[in-house]
Amino acid sequence: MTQTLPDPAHNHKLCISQALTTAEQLCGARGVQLTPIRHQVLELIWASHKAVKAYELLDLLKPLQHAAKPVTVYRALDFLIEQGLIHRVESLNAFVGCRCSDKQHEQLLLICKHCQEVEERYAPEVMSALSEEINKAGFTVHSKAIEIQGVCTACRHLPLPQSNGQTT
Amino acid sequence: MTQTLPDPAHNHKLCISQALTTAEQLCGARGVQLTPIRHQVLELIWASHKAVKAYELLDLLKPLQHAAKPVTVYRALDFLIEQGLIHRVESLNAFVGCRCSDKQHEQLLLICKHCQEVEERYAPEVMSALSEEINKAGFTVHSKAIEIQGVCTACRHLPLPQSNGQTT
DNA sequence: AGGCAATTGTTATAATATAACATGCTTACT
DNA sequence: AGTAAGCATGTTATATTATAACAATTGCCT
Ligand SMILES: [Zn+2]
Ligand SMILES: [Zn+2]
Ligand SMILES: [Zn+2]
Ligand SMILES: [Zn+2]
Repeated sequence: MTQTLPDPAHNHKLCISQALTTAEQLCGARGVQLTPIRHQVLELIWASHKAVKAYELLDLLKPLQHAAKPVTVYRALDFLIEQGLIHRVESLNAFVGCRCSDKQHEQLLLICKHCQEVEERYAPEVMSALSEEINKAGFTVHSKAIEIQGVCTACRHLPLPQSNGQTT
Repeated sequence: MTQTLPDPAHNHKLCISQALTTAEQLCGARGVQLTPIRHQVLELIWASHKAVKAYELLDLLKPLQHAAKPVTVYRALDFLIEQGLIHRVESLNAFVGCRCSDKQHEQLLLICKHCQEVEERYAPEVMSALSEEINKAGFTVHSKAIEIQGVCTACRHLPLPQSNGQTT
């Protein structure tokens, strides 16, 4: 039930095939169309566990869809987000595959500044504390985004890529 | 110690003067310059508890600083963020005054889709659960952003502003 | 005076995202 | 068949958000 880390040595082809199969099944069950463009964009996002930018996706999509324009990608992204198949990473203006499309979306994202990989964690304790706090405030939730920037275990001992070394 | 809601009837001039005084003191103590431009941008952000966009700030700043350009605003924003005097609201590409510049930055933001006001809450239970989860993941934190989108108490009984399904 | 750091000015452009309208394609009903 | 409606996509243009690169200014230290 607990999410596993995207171990560098894991079988990522399995991640991809699982994600695509789940997406096809969910869309079928919901009566929405996972069209070729949408399927391709989802597959491109799942090429890795890194967050991907819309215009990077556009460049990758162009060879497959000659007519692809920015709006082509954004429409596919909108669809995939609506269907819960990907997450938008607000703090990066980027997108990442969702590992729990068929379960709850808890959206606790650990974002590595070094390798750009994003780990989505199922964190019921955090979420219940959060829900309680939100209730205390009398606030009605539409969506939650919890994004933690930092360095993952795999990159812990590596120097940061050249940035201004700011930390909070 | 608990944050208070930005009650619609509160004395907002007091919010502003407290924020500016705190900012001046902190910058003085840290030996950094709260220059006129930076001070003005901070004051413009504190005009309300709503999240403000950079180009809105630019329009507001221009009458005060004839030479103001986008980069003028972004530089001031960068400074204010570094000093912890404002928060960037990632999910809106906007900015809001920080109510706890001199204390811990816990950055749990409740963002009302109706009135755009942002409430910053001090939520130690959430934060400790979150820290524990992050430790479990072996992740090294640089910064956290917890952004909840929804509807605040004040707006609870009002219809949402025209989002899409406007049929009247 | 000369040098350095910090701030601001200036011009240009990059990066991200959406508006508006046209076209095609399937489905469902007449 | 005709045709209206819904949806996906194509096409063109533009809006919005953010940064790069370099010059000028200011205040301070030696
Ligand atoms: Zn994988
Ligand atoms: Zn990493
Ligand atoms: Zn106030
Ligand atoms: Zn509200």
